[in-house]
Amino acid sequence: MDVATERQRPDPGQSAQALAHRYLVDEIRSGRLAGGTHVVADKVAQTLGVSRMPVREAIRQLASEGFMTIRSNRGAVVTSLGRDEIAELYEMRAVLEAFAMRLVAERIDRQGLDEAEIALQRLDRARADVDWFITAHDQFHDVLLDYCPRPRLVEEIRRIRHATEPYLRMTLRVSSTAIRNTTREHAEVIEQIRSRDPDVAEAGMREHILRIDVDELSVRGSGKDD
Amino acid sequence: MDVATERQRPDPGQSAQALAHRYLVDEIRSGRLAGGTHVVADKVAQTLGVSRMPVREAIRQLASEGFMTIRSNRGAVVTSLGRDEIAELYEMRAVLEAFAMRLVAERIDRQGLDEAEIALQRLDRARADVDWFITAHDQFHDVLLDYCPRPRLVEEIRRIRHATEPYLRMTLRVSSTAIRNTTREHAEVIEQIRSRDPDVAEAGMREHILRIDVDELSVRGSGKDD
DNA sequence: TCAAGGATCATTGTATCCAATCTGGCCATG
DNA sequence: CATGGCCAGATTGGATACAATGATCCTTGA
Repeated sequence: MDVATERQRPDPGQSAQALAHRYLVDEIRSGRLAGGTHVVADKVAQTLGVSRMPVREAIRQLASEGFMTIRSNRGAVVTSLGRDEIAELYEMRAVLEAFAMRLVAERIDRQGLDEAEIALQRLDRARADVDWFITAHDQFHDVLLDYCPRPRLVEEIRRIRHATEPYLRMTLRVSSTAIRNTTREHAEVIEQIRSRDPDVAEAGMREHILRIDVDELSVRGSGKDD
Repeated sequence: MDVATERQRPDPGQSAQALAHRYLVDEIRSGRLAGGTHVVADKVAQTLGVSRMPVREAIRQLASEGFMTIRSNRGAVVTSLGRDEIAELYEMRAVLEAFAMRLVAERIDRQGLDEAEIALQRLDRARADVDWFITAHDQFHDVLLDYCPRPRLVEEIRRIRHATEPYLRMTLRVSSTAIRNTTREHAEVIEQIRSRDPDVAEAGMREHILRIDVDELSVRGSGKDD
């Protein structure tokens, strides 16, 4: 119980498939792997120093998470979302996260509201840098979701948020419209939750998420298929 | 050309992994593979006459779809949901499918409403047999979802419905409470959609799905882990 | 010049093989 | 009699090997 704590394994406590999964999610979310890119399992395998098999499994998992699309016998491509698909994902997130806020409004305490305010300030200060902004924005929503007692619901909301992240990232790089009213809008969300009225909280978050201008998000979303 | 080789046909148009996936989904949804059952990849592989690899991939995919749970180095078990998890899934489906009905109410035409009425009659006639009932019930909801112009949303709703199917099936076998008011409740759903009022349609479907008695559903849901 | 057809190559899908890990039972020891 | 370590079988995770499919490009004939 003293010596065996750390092994000599190349990936401590991390299976090869988990490594590949995290690596690919990271690449896709960050935009380094653009939508439509053909992902060759062997290349990824060599990059990570593992064999093709765990990469294949990771790709399959990514496919059922919506990040990639598998075409039979013709490999996997990074899912490239068109305008309508982005809109649909935002709509789904709006519905789910709004419902989550209904539950949050009933549970959140003083400390939670304070955390949200702090996250809001961080978000305000992060408006200049895209990466920083996205991180802060995720944190803001996550702070509230921490008070939602529905783990699967929260997981699904995060999954959708991550799936749309590359498009948000692209947009923020060329247009700051979306950032302009951010602070006020998120402050409204806090206020609506503070009201403790479930209907207000749900309606508020739904509107907040749907307020996104999808046409801006989808500027480069489609038409770039391999 | 027959007995010597058991694997004669390459399953035209069907990859081994897709075969394994469909097989396992079928086993799980039907309840033949009970929650908590330890699924050994090699056994499944031999049953299907393929190797262990495509089965592994199918299992991995099933895991990210929620049907199975993978424990590192200790294999995969059929996901066994407890009362709270079942309730959460029903809640999520309620929220999503209710929103879908909002869109359906705005789009459905005379023909769609007629189809729903027919499905309702089928549902009524199917109340005696569990399998028949579940099929008819799925069909009823699917008829309405056909008029929802959001493919991913519909897919997610179906996924959740399938994930909870074994528990519904178990319940229906021992208790007919859930079946008793089915016809009236589903008739109400149709009426609410017929009103063409999105708010009414959404609120109606939410209530319809949440009206399920989760405690009945979870009778044998947990505690059976191997 | 250009289109059709086939050879070649890259990549995927599947099978088999090996190492690492877990499980359970057996035996020694206190 | 209880406890703990150790060995054996079973099972998983991963790597390599092989077959099959699709893509590419080059030849060849009009």
